[in-house]
Amino acid sequence: MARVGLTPERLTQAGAELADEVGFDQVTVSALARRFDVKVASLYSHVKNSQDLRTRIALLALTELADRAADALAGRSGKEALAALANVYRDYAREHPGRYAAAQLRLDPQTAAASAGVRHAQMTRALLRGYDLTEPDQTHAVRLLGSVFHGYVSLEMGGGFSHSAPDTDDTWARILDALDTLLRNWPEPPTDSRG
Amino acid sequence: MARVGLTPERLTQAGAELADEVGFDQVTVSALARRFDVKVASLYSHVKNSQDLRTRIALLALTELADRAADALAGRSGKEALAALANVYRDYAREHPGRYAAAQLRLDPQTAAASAGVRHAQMTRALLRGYDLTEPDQTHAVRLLGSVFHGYVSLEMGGGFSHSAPDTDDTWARILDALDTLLRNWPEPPTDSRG
DNA sequence: AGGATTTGCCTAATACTATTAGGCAGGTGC
DNA sequence: GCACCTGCCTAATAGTATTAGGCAAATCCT
Repeated sequence: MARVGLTPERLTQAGAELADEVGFDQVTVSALARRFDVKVASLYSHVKNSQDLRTRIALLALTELADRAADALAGRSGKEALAALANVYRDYAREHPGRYAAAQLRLDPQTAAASAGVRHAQMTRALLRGYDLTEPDQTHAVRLLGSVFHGYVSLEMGGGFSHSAPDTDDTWARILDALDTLLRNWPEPPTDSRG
Repeated sequence: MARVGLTPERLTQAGAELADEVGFDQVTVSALARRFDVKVASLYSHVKNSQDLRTRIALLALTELADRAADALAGRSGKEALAALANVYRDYAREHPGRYAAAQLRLDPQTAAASAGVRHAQMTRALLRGYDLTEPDQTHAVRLLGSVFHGYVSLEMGGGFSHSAPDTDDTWARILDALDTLLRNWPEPPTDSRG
């Protein structure tokens, strides 16, 4: 019987491609075995189970995304860096919808801590050094940016903005403008005027 | 054989409860049948299939969410309305994580158009009337708010903010402040200074 | 009330996915 | 050239999804 040369890495890679083609939630051990023209049970020597496979794909996606982000941020600052980072997420999600979905997989704390997820937070913090924020406002801003990037990408890909003008590219550009303005003029907490 | 009195509505309701308990992606026809102490096949007289069941749960969630939002917005405007609407999403997601996940289910265009999803957009627009935005900026702002609300809630629930101080309630409050400021001073598109 | 009809849940059958246990052959090391 | 180990296989079990057809309970009609 021909040995195909399965490895965890090849399975993860192929699983990521499969995810992009049919959706992350359709990534199944069976489908992956079919893709290698191999019996399903054969995969279990290389990945622990279905959950393990999905986790590996998620970690791959997080790493790819972090690599792209690092690349995009190199040599940029301020609004340029903001837009570059934002576009990394948006473009990656468009090119690799299944991987992007995988990156959203909830990881257990230890796996998450060892993942490229931490690089994402670090890079967002690095980007914010171009603005004048100190703790805890910097953390608030990290969370805001994460929310906007993820929320926008996820709604846009889910078709949430589809039916209406104006173009989503316009909106995206204006949102980046708005975020830049906001970060340059980060508001103090208002005193409650109702006193 | 005792007739349990299955209806699409009861199945949908029970499916929503099940989703909140075990997660929307664990909502299965079999689990639902177990919950009614009924054979799996019996459900197929009431819902077309698994996808249909999930869609019904999604529509229920969208409706509940829209009802809460309408209630929260009544009699409020400006920042108070903004915070009220935002908190509806966040609180609903916390109380009903499975339903909230269901509300994110991608619906086909016709179903989406007939769903309570449109009310959400309308209410966000209504809220924005308290700020001074005209088209197309209003649409941009609708999309921004949707992105922030969904993104924040989704990251917070996914544990994305878990490990670190400051408290996520603080961040949430500051983000609402920031959005209010931003909407009251919505920036023009900057002219490209690179000429 | 009692028969006819509809309706609701059931049994049975098929198919796909996930997972484990154990077998055999092909490549590797001496 | 032999032994071993590794990699993919067969076989078996279990859970989920879905369809077809049956029987009894509820409903309707007189």
